[in-house]
Amino acid sequence: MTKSVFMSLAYAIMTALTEDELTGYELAKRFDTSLGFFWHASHQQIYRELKILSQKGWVHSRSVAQARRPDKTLYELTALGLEELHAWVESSSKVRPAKDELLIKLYNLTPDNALTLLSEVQSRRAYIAANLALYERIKAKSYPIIEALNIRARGVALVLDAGIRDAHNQVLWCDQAIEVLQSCAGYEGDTVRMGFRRGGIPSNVTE
Amino acid sequence: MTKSVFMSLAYAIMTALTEDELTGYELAKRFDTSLGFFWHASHQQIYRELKILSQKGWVHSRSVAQARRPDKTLYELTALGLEELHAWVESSSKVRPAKDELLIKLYNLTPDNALTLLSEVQSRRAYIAANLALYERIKAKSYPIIEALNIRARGVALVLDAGIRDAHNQVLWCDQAIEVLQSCAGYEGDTVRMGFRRGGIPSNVTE
DNA sequence: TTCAACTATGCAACAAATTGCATAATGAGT
DNA sequence: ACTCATTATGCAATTTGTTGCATAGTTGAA
Repeated sequence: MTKSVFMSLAYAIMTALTEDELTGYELAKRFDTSLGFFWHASHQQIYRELKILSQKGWVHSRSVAQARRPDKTLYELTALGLEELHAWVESSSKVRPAKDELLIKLYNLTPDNALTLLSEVQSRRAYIAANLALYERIKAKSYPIIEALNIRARGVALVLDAGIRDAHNQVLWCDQAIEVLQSCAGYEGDTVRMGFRRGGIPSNVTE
Repeated sequence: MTKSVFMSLAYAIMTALTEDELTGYELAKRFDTSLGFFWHASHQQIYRELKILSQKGWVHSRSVAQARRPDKTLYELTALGLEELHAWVESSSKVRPAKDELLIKLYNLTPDNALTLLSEVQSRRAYIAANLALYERIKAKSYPIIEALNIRARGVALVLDAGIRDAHNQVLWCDQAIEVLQSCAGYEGDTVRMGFRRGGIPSNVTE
């Protein structure tokens, strides 16, 4: 019973199952939309995890025959699973700093790659802006004013707000980055071309 | 040569090595501070990756004997490694949505756990606020005005700004969440206690 | 009618990340 | 004298995440 306390995917799945009895496929779709905006998982990950959760008795599966289609398997949360979920919710969380390739790439900004990075940032902006619009549509539709919601829905609304704020913020950052990169791209200037070592955030600034 | 294109850690390490010749240990520390604010990695990950990078000839190591301490191994980027790094910077990046346990936990908000979640959010706030203060100190010290910097430093400044914006934003969200959670905690109200199924962000809102 | 997209599930291999453990020395503080 | 933090490196086991592949039926559009 190593109880790694970590397997957040398991709990994300169980969270989705508190709302509905779902198939692996439907879960995978949900992880591509709603929940998945904040926690992505592929269908293989989900099927594997469901099998493990079944073995633990945290979810229960039943097979449903379908008219001229392969059977589908519906999963529902068990009482034990719900207990585990509740316990996990009360446990303390780790912060995993977001990992973003693009930021590392920006560390390596030079006049040569400024244009490439510019278009990267531009498509990032478009992607995030589309997400933002979607979140806001969902909010307007289902969570317009937080005070009017029941407790559980308030939690979801807070999550959604986190997404909205973050997307909004990222769009603003992209705009700033675009400006800076444009200025770099047009730059034929007298910057040291190869010999500028030692940039980077100084590691000694800790106090 | 599957060239998975993905191994971002390798490139993060090489990025750090463009600035200095470093030991694995120093790299690990750097991944705990500067670069690591945006891309965390443990020392084991780093040592393993360095070995791989050595085998590929992307970094070169030399052993340095120390007075009555175990030898240390310094790593520097090779010309080949630098080339690879440049090529990677020009390649297109994936967005991995940040995974945050706390958000999943909030999906499961109930009157019972509101107080626990409240204190989780409060410590999150403290943690982020401390980061924010640190970023701002670094910015004030080394990157006060972006236009005055050389190209490469502008890239780093953009990364730093992303961190600052994000931290700032998260602090604001925490404040909002704290308010909401406080209102939920005091809530003895008439919310349905067990039977409220079907909350969640609707998965069908896609268009 | 053929082709693409969607529903529905799953194996196998691989890559990346985490956790725990282990070693070995130094220097500073109590 | 003892403990604790720091420097410095690394193995092994496990968990997580990704990629590619395979199967098999349905629906709608060109």
